[in-house]
Amino acid sequence: MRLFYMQGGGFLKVRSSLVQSLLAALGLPEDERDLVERGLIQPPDPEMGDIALPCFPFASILKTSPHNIAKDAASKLMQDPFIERLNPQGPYLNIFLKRSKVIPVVLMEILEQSDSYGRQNLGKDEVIVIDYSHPNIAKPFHFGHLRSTNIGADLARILDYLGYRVFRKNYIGDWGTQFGFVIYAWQKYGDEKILEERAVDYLVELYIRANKETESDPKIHEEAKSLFKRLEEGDEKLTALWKRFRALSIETYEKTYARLGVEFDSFEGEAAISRKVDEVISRFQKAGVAIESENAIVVEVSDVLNREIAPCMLRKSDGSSTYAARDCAEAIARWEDHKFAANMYVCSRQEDHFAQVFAALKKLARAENWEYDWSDRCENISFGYVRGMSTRKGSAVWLGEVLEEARDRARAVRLAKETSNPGAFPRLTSEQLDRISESVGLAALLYNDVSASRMRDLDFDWDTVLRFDGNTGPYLQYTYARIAGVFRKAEGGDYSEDSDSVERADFKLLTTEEEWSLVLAVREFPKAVLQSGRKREPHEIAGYLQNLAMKFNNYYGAHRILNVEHKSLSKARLGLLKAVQNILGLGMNLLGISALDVM
RNA sequence: GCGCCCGUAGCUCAAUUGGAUAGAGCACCGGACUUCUAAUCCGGAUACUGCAGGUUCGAGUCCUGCCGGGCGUACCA
Repeated sequence: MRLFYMQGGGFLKVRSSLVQSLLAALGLPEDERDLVERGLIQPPDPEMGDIALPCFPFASILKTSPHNIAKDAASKLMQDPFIERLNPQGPYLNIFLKRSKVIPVVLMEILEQSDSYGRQNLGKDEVIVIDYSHPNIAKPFHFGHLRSTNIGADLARILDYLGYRVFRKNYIGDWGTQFGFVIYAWQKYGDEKILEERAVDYLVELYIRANKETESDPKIHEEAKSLFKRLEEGDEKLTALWKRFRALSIETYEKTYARLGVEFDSFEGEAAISRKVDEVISRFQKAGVAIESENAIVVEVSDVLNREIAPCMLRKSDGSSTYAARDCAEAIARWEDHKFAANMYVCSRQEDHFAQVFAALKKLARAENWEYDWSDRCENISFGYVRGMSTRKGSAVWLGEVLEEARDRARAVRLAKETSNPGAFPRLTSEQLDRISESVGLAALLYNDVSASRMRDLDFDWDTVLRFDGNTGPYLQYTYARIAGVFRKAEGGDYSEDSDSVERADFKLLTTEEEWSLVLAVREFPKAVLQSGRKREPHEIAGYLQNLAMKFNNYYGAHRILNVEHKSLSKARLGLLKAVQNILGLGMNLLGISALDVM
């Protein structure tokens, strides 16, 4: 953790200098570095200072009052090159930074490091396995699945940025009784032509149809179960059918993923692991962890979890294995393959299930006396429920549908703006309009998912999900495109030279409050990424970017960039814009939102 | 019954993990485009942070008990 602050660069020059000076001024040993580092906050009012250190935590160490600590440290702190003035207020040590010194240093860091600004080595190249999206073949890929897919993809990118080697796993639901239903309906109604045309959508229909029939004829349930059993036993014809269904489904999913900009390293799902399940179950039994109960094989976990909870069932009374057993086997395989620093399941509403699985593994670890109990590294990244989309009532909104609607609305908005405000927007070819509409619509959707912290429930509502102004993805895109527009103008005008050599600008010329506030904001980016990764919370980045974009638009409205009194001032402002644009682009990229030069 | 999550402005959400005067966006009202993209900006009103206790220098945040909502509760995955 300390490593990344020390590795030069980063937020880094200013911050590490400051922390060093503070340690000395407070008379604290190097060990307390983290306490100081993490204690730094932004004062509620910029009038108070640029950075503040509440001194309460040091009172017990230094054996004097926070008030005295702040006052005392203030008198010893002047020698830091980045400090302008100190303003101790009671227990708070408020610091005003020397803007003329800080601004060039911060902006140069960003411009030099560009694409890698904020990249950190928190992970030290350790592996994180992250399991997300995991659609259930034969069940519809509806809007609700977007959350797991999106949150998982975001976290994967964020953790990668923090220096982990991320293994993206799409543990698809390609095994289980639902296949019995699909096969049953296929044998009864299957139509080759429709299958080729509509692929997975058709399989879903078959599944729903078989399910409906079960309501009036319970025998179908038995039929489906026995079909699945035959599949499990390796029936050749059924296996061939299953392989085909699976391949078709993955093909369809991959199209959707490509559209969303989401990637995976593996699509191996439940079917792949099911071969190892029996072995794992007997391992649980041999270790004395799993017991027989009501003809089933279960692991009692209420003792580990210290609460009343159903046991983790590994085998049902009819002899077939459960998905909990598959998850146990899968986790074991993941550890053997990756020796992960974390094994994450981005999955909603299954807290009990994962608690059971992790606890069962913990019991196995104890019984078998593992050298390292990695069950502690398994995490369920849960998230809120998307309301208003129950599959059973048939009111599910399919993801594809939402994507189309998003694109169409984005296009309509753009066209309306053009007519109400002619000349204000760049002309677009129809290809550009298509591409941009797709991208803006997607940005609205993806951003909506992370616009609140992940545990919050969301109501599905077209007008909420597809908003384009205010706290939205398109707002970020718009801000980025505005900056790109300025650079286009600069290159076309008297600034062609200046716009590609902004790093040689004289940043001391940036003296307005808005510029200072922007510099303070861009500097917080690495911290936001770090927090976001630690909390497994993409929303953290969304909130940060929103704030940055708001500060920029405020600046943009208050000051001109080009054609100001002195050309050198324009050049310095272009440098600031480049830095802001760079950060916006990096952050949007982490959220899977494309940065557009024109919109 | 038990477990997990959520409760903050009319609505949707923040609040640097226990820090100073609880902030944004939508909606509403009033302003700003012959010069860098008005999907924008500026100004205005709106809060007993569900309720009651407790912990301490300090609580929206932590602990306890209620109230309201969501989800789950061994043979569906």
